[in-house]
Parts: sequence; structure tokens; C-alpha cells
Amino acid sequence: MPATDAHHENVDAGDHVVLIDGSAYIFRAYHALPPLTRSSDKLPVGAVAGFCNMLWKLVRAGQNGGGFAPRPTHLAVVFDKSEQTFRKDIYPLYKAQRPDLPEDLRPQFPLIREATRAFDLACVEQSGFEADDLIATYAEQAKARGALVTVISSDKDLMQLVDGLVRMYDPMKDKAIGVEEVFEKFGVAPDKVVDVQSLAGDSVDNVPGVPGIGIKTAAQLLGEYGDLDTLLARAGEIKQTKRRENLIEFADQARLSRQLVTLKRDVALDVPLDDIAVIEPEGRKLVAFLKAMEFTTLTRRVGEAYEIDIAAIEPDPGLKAGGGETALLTAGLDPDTHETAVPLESAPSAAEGLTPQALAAQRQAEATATPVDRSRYETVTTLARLKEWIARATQIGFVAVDTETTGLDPMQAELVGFSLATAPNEACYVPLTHKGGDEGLFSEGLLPGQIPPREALAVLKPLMEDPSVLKIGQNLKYDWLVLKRVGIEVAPYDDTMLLSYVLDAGASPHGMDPLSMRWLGHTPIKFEEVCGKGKGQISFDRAPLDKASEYAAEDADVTLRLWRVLKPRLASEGKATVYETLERPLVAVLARMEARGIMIDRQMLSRLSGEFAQGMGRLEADISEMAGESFNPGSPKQLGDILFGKMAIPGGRKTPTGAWSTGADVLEELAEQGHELPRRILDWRQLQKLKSTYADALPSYVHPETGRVHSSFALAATTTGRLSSSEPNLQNIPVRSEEGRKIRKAFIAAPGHKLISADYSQIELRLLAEIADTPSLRQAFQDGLDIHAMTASEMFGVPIEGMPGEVRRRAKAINFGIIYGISAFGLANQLSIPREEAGAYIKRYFERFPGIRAYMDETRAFAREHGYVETLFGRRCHYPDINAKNPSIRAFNERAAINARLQGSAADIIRRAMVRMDAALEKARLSARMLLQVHDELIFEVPDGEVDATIPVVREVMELAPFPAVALKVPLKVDARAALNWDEAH
DNA sequence: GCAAGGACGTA
DNA sequence: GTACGTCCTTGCA
Repeated sequence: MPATDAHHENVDAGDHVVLIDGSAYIFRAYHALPPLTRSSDKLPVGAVAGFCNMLWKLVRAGQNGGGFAPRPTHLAVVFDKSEQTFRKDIYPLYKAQRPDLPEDLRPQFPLIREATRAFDLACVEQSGFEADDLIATYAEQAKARGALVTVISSDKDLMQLVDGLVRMYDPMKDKAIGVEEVFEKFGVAPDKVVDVQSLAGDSVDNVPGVPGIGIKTAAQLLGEYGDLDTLLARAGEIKQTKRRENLIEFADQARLSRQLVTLKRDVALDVPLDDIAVIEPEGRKLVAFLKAMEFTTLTRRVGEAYEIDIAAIEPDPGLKAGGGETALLTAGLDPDTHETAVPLESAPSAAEGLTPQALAAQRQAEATATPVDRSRYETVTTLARLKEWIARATQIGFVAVDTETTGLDPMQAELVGFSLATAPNEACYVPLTHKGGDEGLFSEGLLPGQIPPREALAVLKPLMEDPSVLKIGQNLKYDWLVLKRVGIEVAPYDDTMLLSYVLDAGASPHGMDPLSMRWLGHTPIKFEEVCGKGKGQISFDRAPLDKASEYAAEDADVTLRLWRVLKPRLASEGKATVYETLERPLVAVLARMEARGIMIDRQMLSRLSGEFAQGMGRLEADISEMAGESFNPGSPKQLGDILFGKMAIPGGRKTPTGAWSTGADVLEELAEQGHELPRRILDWRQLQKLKSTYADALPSYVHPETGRVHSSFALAATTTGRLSSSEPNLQNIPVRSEEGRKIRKAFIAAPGHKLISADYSQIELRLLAEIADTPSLRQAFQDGLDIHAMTASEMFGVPIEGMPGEVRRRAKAINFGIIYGISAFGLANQLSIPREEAGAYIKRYFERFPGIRAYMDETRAFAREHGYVETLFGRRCHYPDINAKNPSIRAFNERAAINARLQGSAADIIRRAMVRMDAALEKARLSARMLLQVHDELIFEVPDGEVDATIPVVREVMELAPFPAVALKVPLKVDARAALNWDEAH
């Protein structure tokens, strides 16, 4: 069809509809084209330039005879809008492994949208859908009307659209992709591409597929069986054992994969097909844009084509170098270049295509370049000024945030102000409820010059929830909770503490002050300098406002600076996936768990406290009678003097400091020798512990408003990746003793609910079998054997049937010993046997399981060489003292390193389960809520009627948690039960 | 008033 | 033998 009628709109037979996959184009162009920066300000524009050249060829196709003929009559540039698509709803891991956006690419996205507008072309995006779905829908509709369709993309996910009327075009290779090319790539016709992808999966998009099946095998199978459903239905006929088993076991996963890869062809389009008709670009607007980008050649060509005097047209003022918006776009790349006034030749060149390593090194070098200058901080006192800060943050796409409150508990502390930082030294504090003066006896007045909190939060909220603005915090879980309580749900976010944790766990601390000193060479103002310490400490809202403001703004400033240093290290050190899958998503998950809290029965605890007190009283009477004097049974010092001094019992040991040792193991031994006093002391200590740490302390943690106990889970507290729990610690609630379990019974479900406890069975031993690749252990788990009995049988040649308890107990101690990095000394202690005997056990164990000795030797050697070990999922645990001169320190670090791979891998697995859990429950329309994590156990609160439906979902998420990152050979097993209280659920 | 040591609860 | 957090006493400021 002749291209004279550029303004006809309705799509008809013979029209040519061109659909450009904008997001994919940007990535391809970024990597395929040489880096290019705008000469006057180093703004990266390589992808923009490639894009403009392509559009120009397209719209001029009729004139210059380019490869895009026939000339497009309709054209749309289609972008991905949001991260949250229906695919994420059905499979939260979809595209979860995506690497971070390179920093010199980020600012090009808005520019490419600008470019599309400058060409007067349609720019389409729709929330909830990927660009691919929109393209599929446009293609489907155009095809139905007999139009020819060209999809500009080389993405294999779009190849399913290809047919007689729909072709693809790879702009980088300048090559068309038709039915034949698709067949070449997938070995099947385009209409079977989806089936191939469902089987083969896709590691880039995290589509699981079926293990062991790639594209070739998939194509072959489909050739044989026709289509996916037939294949899955008849999988049992396949000869190859492994392939058959996988197809049967992972059939559901293949069906899930099909849902993920099948493009939606019936999206309700916001912009109808007929509205994307190509109109001649408005030449002056296009030239203004191209001039602002400083694309001289293309500007000239466009000028010639439209016969306009390009010299007479001003560059687009909003986009030109040094102009309003571009300054901000560059700031996103490098927030402080515009103020450091470095000569151009030596200007930081993050914009040039730096390698991740070079960028990280550069950021580290720059970190100390701009000293902290607190005099440049601003105290924001008007809404108008606050809006300006927020506008700036919105434009650059990231902002460091810190909240200031009246206390340390994010569930109780009141928000008193917040600080923002957008560039080094560009930080402000917004006080909201600072008090001062002494107006009246009972109420102090608010200081003047503060924005009413309601108004300030109303403008802060859109920023904190803006999906295109990254919020950066240090220990963000705290601020997330504080803000949640005022109705703000922060997303998306980064956490500098977690960045440090992923990169340097075990090597250095992750608090803000040490991080600031280490990376920025700067010592921030101490909290005590603002609020005092000890008894005289005042809450933040009573501190002098000038001091408070400096302190708060500095926190945001430092956080931003830390982010600039640490974030690039993720890519350069290959830890982006660990951060993205195991750390960052847990912030919100844990925050929600903490906010929910758990219910306790205070009456029961109060009654128990009384019982324990009575028991202690009786024991105390016995104790003083036996000792012949009254003393404090809680004092190890006094007790030691009585036992080993006054009573002169033999067999006493000393602690490292030279005091008498009165630990439970010592007293236990004495009790077995027939001494009555040590037994009474042990009983007394148990009651004392239960009373003070649990029965008395727990009720004091009940939140006045929620009536529940809200523990705090620390994400960055351990070297191995485990969480820790505090205030109160709910990860050490008693379970081993009968008396102790009474405490556990006091953890109860809300009325109408049950608690579900789901725990991994023997997860660390299973991981040992996996990592040390021990076939006999693996087999034992696959067969569901009693693993300790099997170990004993292997070692001692005793049949499992009728095995004496003592034999199994010893094997169990050895198994645990292995996990802990065994030593003859430790095992001897644990089993109360001579060291030589323990050594002989270990020797025999290694003879039976040589793979485990090899695993331990390898781990030791690796740790010595590198100073760290890694878990199955790539988490790094550092042991800087592994090569210490002191042999006992060295040995300790070796044991810790051996343990860390197992403990840490288990920790990674439950983290993965937790990250996926909420979405899985929601998908199953269940209202179960995760309340607690105890290392290998998750506790949920579930409405009575949903218990039976919830358990399988929970179990499946937990058992499949390693997948697809790691395919374990050893099966994971999860036991789950429901009851009214935690003791009976466990 | 605070820090260290000892003891002990959990996985 | 690994990983934590909390309570209590003691000794020093």
C-alpha cells in the first residue's frame, strides 16, 4: 500500500503494524552498542541514540528504502510498567533473579519515552502487564484484520506469536525472524514454542520448567507426543528413568511454567489499536529533542528531511545539559558531580561503560572526596519546602530516609520527625512533634515552626510508596514499622545494613557508625551527644532542635553515602542474587510478622510464676539445710565456695578465670555420685530460669494496644545467615523439660484460630548428605530411615532392629558433632567418655563415610585460603581469624566455618520459604499469618476452618524452597501440626 | 550505673 | 564440637 496517506487510522488488510518492545530494546542497545555520553555533561545516551536512529529509519522507511518496508502505518513503543504482574501473582519468583539495572542505564529510560514523544509516536504501557502481553494483544487484533505485523525484538518469549502474518525483527542483528528462524531456535513450529519453554524453563526469567530437560529434549519429546498435555499424560511411557520420573514429579511445575510463558492476547487495551496510527513527526519538536541530546548527525538529517533551519531551533530546555530535568537525571547517576566542579577530563566517569568492579572501586575512592558538612543540612519548617525536597527525590529516583522517634521499640515509639538525603551533604530534617519550653505543668507545648504531622505525612506518603523511587535506609525494618504505624507502606527500598551483611558478614560490623567510619572515614554524631545517656537521657523530641536536626540529617546523609559505596559492590562481587532473594524481601516479611505479634496467656504465666516461686522456696530450705548455712543459690561464686571449699567435694573444675566451675555438667556429675545438694541446685536453677526469663518477663512485653507480644527479628545479627530474635527472644522458649513446656503452652492462638507449627526434619544432616555428597546418607533420607540408628548400624555393625538406646544416642551425638565441626575433645565431653574413645569413634565414622572427611578437609582448606566459606545459595560467611597463630583460635574458626556451610544453607532455605510464603497463602486464598521463625520452624496463626487447607501449602513452600536455585538430591521433609497452643502444635 | 562472667534457654 | 539472647551476680567506677 502506498504510504501517502499517513493519517488513515483504522487498521485494515495490507496495513503494517510495528510493535517495538521498548524495554528489551533498551537493554539490547545498552549492551550491544558502544557506550556513548553526551559530550557536555557525560549523561549516558547510547541506548537513546540507537533508539532514535531506529525510529528515524522506521518512519522514513518509504523514502530511504531501509529494511523496514513496507512503511509502517501503525506503530507503538511498548514498555513494561510495573514489577507486579499477574505472573508474579502465580509464581512470586518469576523474574526474581533479574540483575539490578546498571546505573548508567537507569536515566535512559525516561529519555527513551521522551524520544518516542518527540517522534509523535505512541508510547504504551499498562500496569499489571508486561510489554510482551500488550504486544501479543496488538498483534492478535491486527492479524485478525489481515494486517502485517512486525515485532521489533529478539526476545524468544515473543516467538510464540510468529506466523504467516506476524514476523519479528532483531534490530541489533538487522535480521528478520520468521517461522523458519523460530523452528531453528526451538526445533518446533511457533505454536509449540510455549510447550517447549514450559518444559525447558528459563533461568533468566526464573521459569522453573522440568529439571534435566532442555530445549532439544523438549522439542524431541513434543515431536513424539504432539503437545505438552499429551506428553505429561503419557509420561509413564518414557524409557529413560530419570526423565520419566522428572516429568511425572514436575508435571505441575511444567503447567505452572506454561502459565508463565504463555502471553496474554486479550488484554483490555488502554490505547486501542486504531490509536497507534503513524503520523508524520512534527519536525521542530523532534529537532529540539535531538539537539538537547546533542545527536548532531541525526539532527542534521532530520533538518534536511523537513527542510527546516536547525540553527533556529532551541534545544528542549527541559532536557538539555545543565537544564532542569537533566541535572536531576545525571544526579541519579552521580549525585555530587554537579557540585564538586571537577575539571571535565578527570570528572568521575561512572557514565562511561565501567565494569562493575571499576564502578565499585571508583565509588570507594570517591567516598571520602566530599567531607560531611553539617552546616549544609536544612531544617524543613514549611510544607512548601518539604514538597520541594520530595519533588527532587521523585525526579532523581532515590532518596535516603531515616525516622526519629521517642524510643527503640518500633512498635511503641512515636514518630517525632524524619530526615531525607538526595546527595552527599544534601540532606534535611523535618521535625514534626518536638517539644520545648515549659508551658503549663502537665503538658509541654510543641515547638513552633513544625509542619503539622498530618500534612507532612500526607506529602511524604506518595514518595515513600512511589514504585519508581528507591527508598534507602539503614536497618530499614525499624523505619518501615514506624511508618507503617502512621499508614505508610515503604516500597521499594534498599537497606545499607543488609548490603554490608551480604558482603561482609563476619568480617566487620554492620551498624551505621562502624560502617561510616570504615567506608567514609567519618564519625557521625553520637546519639548520646544529642540526648545524653544513662539516667539523664532525654527522648529525641526534647533534645535541642538544632542538635537533633544535625544528627538526624547526618544519618540520612551517611546512609546515602554508604549506599553509593556498597550497592555497586553487589554486582562486582556477585552477591546481587543473595541480596535480592534472601535479604531485601525479608525486611517487609519480618516487619509484618513483628507487627502481628503472638498471643500469650498471662493468667497461665502468672500462675506458673507462683508455682515456680513455691518450688524455689522449698528447694532453698533444703539447700541451706544441706549446706549448713544460708547462701544465695544464684551465686556461682558462693556455691563454689560451699561445694568445693566448705564441703570439700572432690572433682571440682575451674573456669577460665580461675573461679570454681559450677555449670550444669559439673553439678550433674556430682549428683550422679550421690551428692544431694547439686541436684537441688540444678532444680532451683531451672525454676529460677523459667520464672525470671519467661513467666515473669514475657507478660511485660505485651503491647498495651495489641495485647500481643511483638518480638524483634534481626536480619544481620549472625555470621551464618540465621535470624535472631530479641525483646523478647522467642527463639528460645523452653521445650525440652516438662516444666519448661508449661511455658510453651502459654503461647496461644487467638479465639477462633489455631497455631500451626511446621518444622524441617533434620535439615542440617540432610544438607550434610547433600553437600558432602554421601550416597549412603542420601539413600537413608530417601528411604525415610531413622538416620541416627542407621549411622549407629553402619559404625558399630549393630542391626537397627532392637538397637539399644545407648548405641543410638552415641551415633546421634556423633552426627551432631559432625555438624558442629567435631573434635575428639568435644565429643568426649558430650558423651562423658575418654578422649581416646571419642577419637576412635570419629576415626571409625570417617572410615564409613569418607566423603564427609573430604568435605570437612575441603571446607577447612577453602576457608584458610579465602577467609570465608559459602552456603549452597552463595551466602558468604567470613572468618578473618581462620589463619590465627593461636591453634585453639584457629581450630575454633575451622569448626565454625564447617558448621556455617550447613547452618547457613539451612538458614537460606527457610528464608526462601518465608519470602514466598505470603504470596503462596494468598494465591490459595488462605488467611494464615506467619508469626514466628525458630531457625527450622515456622509458626502460623490460622482460622479454625482453614487448618487442613493451610498445612499442605505451607509444607509445599517449605519443602520446595531451594528450588529452582538449587535442585537438592536429598528430599526435605516438613512436619506440621495444628493445636490451640504452641506446645501441642510442636 | 555499667561491663564482664557465668549460667542456661533454643536450634 | 556450631549459632544465638537474657538473667543474675560480681566488681569496679
